[in-house]
Amino acid sequence: MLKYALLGFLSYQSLTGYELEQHIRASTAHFWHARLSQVYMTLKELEADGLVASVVELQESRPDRRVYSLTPAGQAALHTWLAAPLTERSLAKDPLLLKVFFSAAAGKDALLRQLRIQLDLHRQQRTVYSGDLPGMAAELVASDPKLQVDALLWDAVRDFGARYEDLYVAWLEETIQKLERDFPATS
Amino acid sequence: MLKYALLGFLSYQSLTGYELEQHIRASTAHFWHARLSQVYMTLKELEADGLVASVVELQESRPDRRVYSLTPAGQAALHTWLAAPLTERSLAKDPLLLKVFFSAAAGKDALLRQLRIQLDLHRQQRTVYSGDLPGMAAELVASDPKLQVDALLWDAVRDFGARYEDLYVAWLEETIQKLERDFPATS
DNA sequence: TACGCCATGTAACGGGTTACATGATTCA
DNA sequence: TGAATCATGTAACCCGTTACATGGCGTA
Repeated sequence: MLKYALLGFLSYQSLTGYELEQHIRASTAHFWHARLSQVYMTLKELEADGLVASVVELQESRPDRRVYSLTPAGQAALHTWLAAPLTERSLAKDPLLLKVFFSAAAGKDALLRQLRIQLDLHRQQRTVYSGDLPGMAAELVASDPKLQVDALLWDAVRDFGARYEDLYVAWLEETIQKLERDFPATS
Repeated sequence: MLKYALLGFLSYQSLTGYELEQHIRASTAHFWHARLSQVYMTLKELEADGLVASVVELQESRPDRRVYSLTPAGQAALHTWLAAPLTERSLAKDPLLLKVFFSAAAGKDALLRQLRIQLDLHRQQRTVYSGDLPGMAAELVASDPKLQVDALLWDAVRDFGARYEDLYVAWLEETIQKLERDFPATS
């Protein structure tokens, strides 16, 4: 799956592994992420499959860069993937919810501590979406009007992320309240 | 992580691998799932680590069952895990959002087809939560009042799932409308 | 002086999926 | 007659994480 994310970014411009990881972190991280080491490995596999090609750019006073670009075969693979319909829901895995599910045995205090930490984290993440991300897309469109549709989709996906954090924050707040009221104090 | 889910279920009662998979499917599937084969493998590892123990029950006219139960060491491992606070957000991976992100090149029709399929799936999933799941928890509590707190948490987690599907459905509906309006027809 | 950024990678390991293999019973 | 349920497992593979290894430049 990461393969396609990389092909997707490379369909806009040629990039190094390092830059690809930064793009991921800046835009898709809330629904798809990867470690740098995995990005490098995956690029190597893509090149072995002929879907990308690389050129080394020598730099003085900085490490050399290996710049990857999409081959015609890569372009084709990307389009094939985009055209193939997903006929199932995406299945989520959330360690926090798993833990909460079994936390009756953990005791009231431990569970509430847990949830308050998460509340902090999700409140923080929510601000990421209200920041200048919408503006970033707008700028790109201004610089290249061909990207108008692309920006529309980037925005839609970013909006999903914002709503997801809203949901998470609201659920945590309400669950904390409910537990303060109804979870008997650990004796 | 699946390890702890299994320990968690076994802390209520002894179960076979087959039954454990059914429990997962019935209660935690929307935030943690596993294939049967993985359940069997993981149980074997847990037994090797001394966290569970198994007894074979011979059955006539049905395959024999291997029934697993929690050992004291398993109980301890579960409690240690429950007590350890999660200090990071759970990171999501959603293939649909990834695809949407890059779908400008896919064309209006292909994308809308895609989103409508997902809308069906998520509307269907939403009905799962409005079904008799809350009742199920209530019944268990009636049969054993000690499980009152447990049921409270099961309910909270189920509620998260319901809200998540609500969010997904709303986002899909609005995104489809937006695209019908603003995505120029593929020529 | 030490931390963060730029920039690349390898190796060991862990977790999870898919496919394969078996076989009786019950219900439509 | 064929599909679903009960019931167990193995083997190959794939994807991803963690830890290791290197090293110069800019800045606080």
